[in-house]
Amino acid sequence: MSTVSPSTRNRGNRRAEILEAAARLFAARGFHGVSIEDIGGAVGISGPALYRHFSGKDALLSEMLLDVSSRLRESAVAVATSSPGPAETLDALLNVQITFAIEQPALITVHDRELGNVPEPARRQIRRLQRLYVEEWVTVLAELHPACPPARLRAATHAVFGLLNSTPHSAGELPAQDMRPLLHAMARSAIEASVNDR
Amino acid sequence: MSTVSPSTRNRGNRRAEILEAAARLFAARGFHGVSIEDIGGAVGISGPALYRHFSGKDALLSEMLLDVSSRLRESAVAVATSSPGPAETLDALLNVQITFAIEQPALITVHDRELGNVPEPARRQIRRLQRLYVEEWVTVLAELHPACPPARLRAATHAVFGLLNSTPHSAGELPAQDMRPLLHAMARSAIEASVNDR
DNA sequence: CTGGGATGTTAGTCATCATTAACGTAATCG
DNA sequence: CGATTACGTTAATGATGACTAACATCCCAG
Repeated sequence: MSTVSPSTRNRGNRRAEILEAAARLFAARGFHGVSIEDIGGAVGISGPALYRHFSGKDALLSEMLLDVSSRLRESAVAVATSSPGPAETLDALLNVQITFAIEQPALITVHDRELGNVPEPARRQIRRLQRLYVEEWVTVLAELHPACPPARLRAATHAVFGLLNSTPHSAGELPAQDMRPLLHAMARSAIEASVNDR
Repeated sequence: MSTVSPSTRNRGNRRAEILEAAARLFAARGFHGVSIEDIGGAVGISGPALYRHFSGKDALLSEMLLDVSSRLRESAVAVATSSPGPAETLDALLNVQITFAIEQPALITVHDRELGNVPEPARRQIRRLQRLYVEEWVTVLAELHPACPPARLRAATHAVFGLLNSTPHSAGELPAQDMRPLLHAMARSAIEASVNDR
């Protein structure tokens, strides 16, 4: 048996562990509904120990949202540049968002609820990344439907995000393996409808 | 006896005014991110004066959510019993939810975020009303698509709510007059897709 | 060894906040 | 009139919570 003390086991991934626990708690009770004690307790340390890893509660949230929006945006860019055409890009974008929504429901929830609690230096950057992510979608949709006004495409994109991000609400209704194609089909169909009958 | 005195009328107005302001604030900053002072300030009275109208912050939230979920549920029942057939009922249900989402974005937002902050007596009742509302949708969908398993219909219903409730996020993108048919078309199309290709 | 960095701990500190107390004031009603 | 009622106000009060201080412990490099 290998000697595994708590400190040794946790050394590398403490920050990640904290971020994950905090995401779960923030998603469930909201940023202000969660105390530093709560977050510490969720990872087996207590309260002020968090300040060894983050400069404060705000910084924790900032880092969490910056990370999410960066990852989403990067995935979108990667997918857009490596796809043969707009139809395939849209398909891949749907998969990116669906994967994220199913695998990280807490992060997705926090991501679209708690921006208002991020203090100003980071807030602007997160907003920028979110906007770039949306524009990635709008660009692809505009290629597929050049006649549709961009404002409409933007509204449709937000509506699709709402649809896909509803996963946390209907958790347990359906196994993830059924949820994935369901969401894909619904979103694709909704997008097509957004462009027609106008 | 049954006469409505001016004081009674005023009291009602004040209460409604407070509920509306509180909904706006809760939607923007979250239940715990809003103080009693904030709510009072928003209606021109200050802090503790709220206790002349509500027994506490929790009670205020409880009443707000009970009211919303009752109204949604009642509208759904009214629509379902007065429609000639399931297709028309679905159409009317879509209109109910869209109207609500567009006209009361703050209430809709609070309604699907803050249930966790409602204390237990009221919580159960709100959950019950929400469930009944969902079942109203699922029943209609089941009539239209008897072959589709109810769990799938329920998941699709939640996804459609997510789509329709995204309005607060994309506020300003599109005038309400364009938003309404857009949401209707997207939702209807998403529902049809949820039932096919299975 | 040994001294320092990384990581915890427990006990303050200082704000903020929900709630209550104690106290006006104006209208209503008997 | 006189008192109750409705509705506000400004000061406590008591909790809670973010953050800091002071103090261990463990591991590892010099």
